[in-house]
Amino acid sequence: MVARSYGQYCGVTTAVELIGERWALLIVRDLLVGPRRYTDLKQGLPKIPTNILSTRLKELQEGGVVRRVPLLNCGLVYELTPYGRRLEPIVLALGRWGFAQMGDPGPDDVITADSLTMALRTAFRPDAAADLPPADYEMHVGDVVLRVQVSDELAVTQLAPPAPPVGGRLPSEQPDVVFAAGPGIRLLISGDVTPADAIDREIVAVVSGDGMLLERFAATFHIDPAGAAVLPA
Amino acid sequence: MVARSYGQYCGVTTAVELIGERWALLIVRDLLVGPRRYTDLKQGLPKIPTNILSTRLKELQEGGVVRRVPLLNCGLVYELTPYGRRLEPIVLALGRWGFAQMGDPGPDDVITADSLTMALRTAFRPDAAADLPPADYEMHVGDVVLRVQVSDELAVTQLAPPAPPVGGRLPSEQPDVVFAAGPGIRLLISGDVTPADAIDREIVAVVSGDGMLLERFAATFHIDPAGAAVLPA
DNA sequence: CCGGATCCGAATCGATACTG
DNA sequence: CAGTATCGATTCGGATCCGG
Repeated sequence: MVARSYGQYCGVTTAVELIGERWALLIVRDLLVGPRRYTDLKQGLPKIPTNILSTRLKELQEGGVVRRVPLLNCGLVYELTPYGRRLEPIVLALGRWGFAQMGDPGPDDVITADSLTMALRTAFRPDAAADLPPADYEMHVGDVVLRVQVSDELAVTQLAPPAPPVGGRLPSEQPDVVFAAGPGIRLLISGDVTPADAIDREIVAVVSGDGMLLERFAATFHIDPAGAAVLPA
Repeated sequence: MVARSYGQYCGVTTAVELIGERWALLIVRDLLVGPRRYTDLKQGLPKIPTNILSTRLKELQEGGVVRRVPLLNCGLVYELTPYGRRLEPIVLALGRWGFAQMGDPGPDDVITADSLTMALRTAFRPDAAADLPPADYEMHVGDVVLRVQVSDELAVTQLAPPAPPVGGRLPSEQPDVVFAAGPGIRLLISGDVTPADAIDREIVAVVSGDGMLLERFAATFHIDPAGAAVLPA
């Protein structure tokens, strides 16, 4: 199972032979969030054929990008090797680059927990976060619920969508604000709409907590699409 | 001719739909060196089928990455749009990442002028160059001849391989050193061999000029295979 | 020579079904 | 849960051909 060669002796070519096959970089994207089981990956990439996932994981292992780690009595997970983890800045930069060209979602497009987590990492501005007080958000997008905790660092945790634990949460565990968003949240990230506008236009809806914190959110997570090519009609 | 969708609403996914198809990023790599005609691209990517090159160029145009520019009475060239040019740090980072995994060249692997030029940009260390006196190299690798001029900036020019102009060059046009190298030059870039070793082991051969300048070359062009993939902000 | 378009066999991908 | 097996649909690769 040798990768089809491009016939060139070059670092870029080598890289593309390692992670350039269809679906490979999206597998890497999800593994950058954390180790994942086969089934998790399949769920996070709903349209990937199972045989392709299987093949890619083998190729990525051969390439030294991914490692297969058995768990005690608990199945196994795939995780990035240190070499694979060095792709993080590249994947984030690609996410930033692609963001500028994102239009509206297609009718069948989904937003997954891992892709949204990486999108937040893509948009995170540590310098802005350092100048602002810490904040603790709970973000709902489609079926995905993320707890986004910002201090100097960014910590994103995936929460189970269903009912909160009976008895409610302790105050110290409560996020400062809970909000729900649609795909239009892209416009908040790009700065095309202000948080106030976003609420007016129902791009985001504050479920509970202090809605003013959306200002802080927009300052902390931002991608400037400047320089994006306008597609010819 | 719509790109096969991955079914996700995500920046990384969008990016991969734009430049993730086979050969696409190598076309971008060559266009990062400069505008190229269809025939130049075909020569620089010897193994690309002509129909694939044609298809990719159309897709890259649709994606706003590449632009088709007619020249006055001289055919036409393809060039990156400003948006496409924003891929440069990503392609360089990928080259650095792939470099760490490069083994020996396959029997049919070639080194092209554009890929070598990008490899030099990949390995270029501006901070090291700033601390050293300017240098002017002429580098032969296979059939490729590059003039590599380092001051604060890096300038690489492709030279015609055949006979030098009759009467020789003027002294002011002469490079400080002319050297020939094989694929083993990778070991010089990675620091696995010293310049002196490289000469001893016939990885490089000094054709004319001051061979000691290879020390400066090795200090200016370096990729640490263990180093983090550094993406400039 | 430049800038492709066309045709066709080979390899890959995608969807579904099936298994230890 | 973690994949294999199968098979039609698509794409890729190699070669040829064509108008300027």
